[in-house]
Amino acid sequence: MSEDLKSKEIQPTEGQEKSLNFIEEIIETDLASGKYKTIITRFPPEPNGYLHIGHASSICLNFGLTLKYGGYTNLRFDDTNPITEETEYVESIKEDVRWLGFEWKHELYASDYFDTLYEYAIRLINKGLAYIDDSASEEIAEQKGTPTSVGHRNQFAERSVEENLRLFEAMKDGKYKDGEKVLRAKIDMNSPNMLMRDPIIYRIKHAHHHRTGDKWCIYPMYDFAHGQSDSIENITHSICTMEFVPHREVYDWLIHNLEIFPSHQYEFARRNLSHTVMSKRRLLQLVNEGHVTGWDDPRMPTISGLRRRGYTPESIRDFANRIGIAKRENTVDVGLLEFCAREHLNKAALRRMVVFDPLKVVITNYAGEGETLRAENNPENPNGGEREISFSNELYIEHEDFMEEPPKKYFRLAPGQMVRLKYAYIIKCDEVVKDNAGNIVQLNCSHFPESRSGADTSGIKVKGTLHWVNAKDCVKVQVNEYDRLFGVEDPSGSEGDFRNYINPDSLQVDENALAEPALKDAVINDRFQFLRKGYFTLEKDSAADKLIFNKTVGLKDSWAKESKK
RNA sequence: UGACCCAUGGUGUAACGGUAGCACUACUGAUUUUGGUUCAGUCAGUUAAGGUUCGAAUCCUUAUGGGUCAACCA
Repeated sequence: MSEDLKSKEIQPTEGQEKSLNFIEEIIETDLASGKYKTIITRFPPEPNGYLHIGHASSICLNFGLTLKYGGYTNLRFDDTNPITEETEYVESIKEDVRWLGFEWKHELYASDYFDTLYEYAIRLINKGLAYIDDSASEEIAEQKGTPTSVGHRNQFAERSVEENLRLFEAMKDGKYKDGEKVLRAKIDMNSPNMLMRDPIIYRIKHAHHHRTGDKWCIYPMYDFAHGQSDSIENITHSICTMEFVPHREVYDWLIHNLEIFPSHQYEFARRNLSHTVMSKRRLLQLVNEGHVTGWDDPRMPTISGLRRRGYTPESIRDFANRIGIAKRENTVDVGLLEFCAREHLNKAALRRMVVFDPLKVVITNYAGEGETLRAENNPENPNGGEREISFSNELYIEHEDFMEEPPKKYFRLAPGQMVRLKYAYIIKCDEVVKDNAGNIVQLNCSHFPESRSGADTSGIKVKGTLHWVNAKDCVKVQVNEYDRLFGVEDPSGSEGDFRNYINPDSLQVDENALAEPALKDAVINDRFQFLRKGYFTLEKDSAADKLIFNKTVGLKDSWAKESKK
């Protein structure tokens, strides 16, 4: 990563007092009361998919809290289901967290605690608080009742401690087939909370686990693993999303009856982003059905996708801070994410000139062989330095920067109209050259020698400044312009299938763009602002003889709005 | 016809019984060798009805709206 990008954290609220979110308030209360001396949080992904922008929010929250209040954050993989979890995901998750700029204290796995968890289960059985149930899955579901009617226990709940102990051990020893028996906590079949109706806490799965291999054929359920893992790690504030609110009762019950360290669970509403989908199922569908090229397709809301798209960790952290956390349903406009990208990139990105749809310009009164001009790398950064660019009598400008019959307020080139070429001269369009089909193929212009940038004595004032490249040394590059993947705000909540709302123009490839030669030196993670176009980064599949750039986000374009009026 | 969670401008988030604020968006204008940036400004909000109180976005009740819960998923 270049030096420019290692800028300090963006402080949107610098100089003001930022009010606390509800979790920070809880933490400050706990710290003030002496309940805890130090704060420990955890980020607990299940390694069965790639992380997305919603996870980024959670990561920033959990790590941000311990950075702010002291303490540390663990990375704990919630790997209690061997069927769906893979090492590949573990690696991508670690890469994403690191890329976002956070360091975990311990890399842990729920599977690290399988022995302890097994002991905990025995502890529960000994207290008469857990039993082996031989019922089939459907029977158990049926006996649980419904949200509006209570459940009832079956005869297996009456088994003795000794029998339960013996059966549980047999379960562990692989004496039974998948689904033949389960271990259930004995809580309350009349509870209005379905999760309290004797939840299953251990099930049989003769499956290979990505870490413990074939050591176990019984695996704890989420409810019997998560809270205990928190407790084992002395997590003080266990933060999760709102759908786990009903689980808190189980979480607390288990901690209380196991008599272990009392971690506490706090819930916030997951952040939804407009114009995209976030569920693992839908994301997977997009990948599998080829609507995108992979999990890291630049149009995906995954962290790897955003990274490939050119988003910086700083911009994503800034985004997470700005949207904050709360308990209510929300849909954050993707426009805010884009704003955060521009905000950082404006300060960090090197300015370069690239013409996407070239139109040849010949400077008819330019006599010399050519000359070298100075161009600043970033007007927002005084230390950004300059580069040299070459000028000659043959240039290319953007086709859309010329109109034969311009509307009012069109500040660009038109017959008889003058514009400045950025870092160079003011030119005037004298003649339009067309081919037989009537297409404009060339502009003959004259320049004003005394109007050179930095030494302008011409006194001419122009309204427009254009980017351009020198025909003599420009390089052909490919540009991938990405737009929102979905045309509607909430594809999942809209009528019919979410795939109906896929934006057919979410990717526009331009293989014939012309770039100034400095771009030949671009490397991965470089960020550029292509003047008047937007922010771009080098695509990972780019090669020396075929440079490819991905558009991160466009510049604000008030002319686009104006011209639509 | 249950339980639980939630409700502040278009969006996100503050105000902790005492002036409804901030950011994004949108719109004006100024500056500008990027129609970018920057700067100044404008529009715009407490779901509803009762109650408590000198005073309610905040506390209470009810209604309404939204979300979650009946996986051997997490």
